[in-house]
Amino acid sequence: MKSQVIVKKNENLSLKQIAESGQSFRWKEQIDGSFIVTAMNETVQLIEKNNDLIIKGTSEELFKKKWSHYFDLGRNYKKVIAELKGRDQYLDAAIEYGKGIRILNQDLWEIIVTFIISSNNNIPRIKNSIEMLSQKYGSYIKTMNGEDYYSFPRAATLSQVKIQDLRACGLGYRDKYILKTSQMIAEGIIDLKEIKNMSRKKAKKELKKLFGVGNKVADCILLFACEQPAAFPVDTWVKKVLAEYYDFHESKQEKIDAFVEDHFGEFAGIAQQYLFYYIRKTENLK
DNA sequence: GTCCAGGCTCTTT
DNA sequence: AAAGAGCATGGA
Repeated sequence: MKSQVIVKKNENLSLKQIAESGQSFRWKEQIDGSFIVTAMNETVQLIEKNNDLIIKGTSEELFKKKWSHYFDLGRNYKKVIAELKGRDQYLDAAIEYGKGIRILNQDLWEIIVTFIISSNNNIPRIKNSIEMLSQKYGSYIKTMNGEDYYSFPRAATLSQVKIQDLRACGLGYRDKYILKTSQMIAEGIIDLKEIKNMSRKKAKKELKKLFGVGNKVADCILLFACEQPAAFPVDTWVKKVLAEYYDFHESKQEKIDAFVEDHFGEFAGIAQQYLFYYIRKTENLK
């Protein structure tokens, strides 16, 4: 069965920029520049052609149900950018440079695990760990371009895995975080459905009860999986941006929150993605 | 060999 | 409340 969906897009959707923006670790670039993406128990191929986004391997119905939301197509990024522009020169430059970035709406459980793994870690290694977890504990979905793709494993599955088997996925000392957090979710100690309905502040407090989730990871979870565009993750890169370009050196969360809300406003998290992408691109070149 | 990576937990002040 | 140590692992 062959099926695909074609969507009209504008400059505020660049597959390459989204893939390099560090929010998803399961986008695999192909030789022809397309991307094979696994999310929500599906695997699709994404192709950008002029003003079209082609999604191969899904149906019109599944597009409406899942992928449209995944790509945040309900949000007008022109309006977001208009709201963010003119606040300062550095952000303006970052937006101009990374205007094809969008915030993907990803699966909450997958994002929790992914960003626990991300702590004090590097991107290639994060990708590798998630790939191994999926291959070993996910379900086979399909083969595309000669490669097999697997869904992200469920909490109930991971909660039963032996700690040394998790360690074998390259998680390092984070193995115990993943195991304990899986158990907390599987046992219903933390209810993920409830978190999505909470205020940002309350949801963050709840998320931080999970082993391995601190301020930064909680903000990533809120931004990438809970539709909280004001959540502003502060990692080593953003810290550098704040210090060097905003002359902001506080480390207390309370002070950071106040500064971020005042300076970036309701779409602070989206601004953060532009800043993160820009600083890494201009200073790292990796 | 040392340093660092989308930090966190635990301990000590 | 705030600051510091320790943490797995691979790549630069």
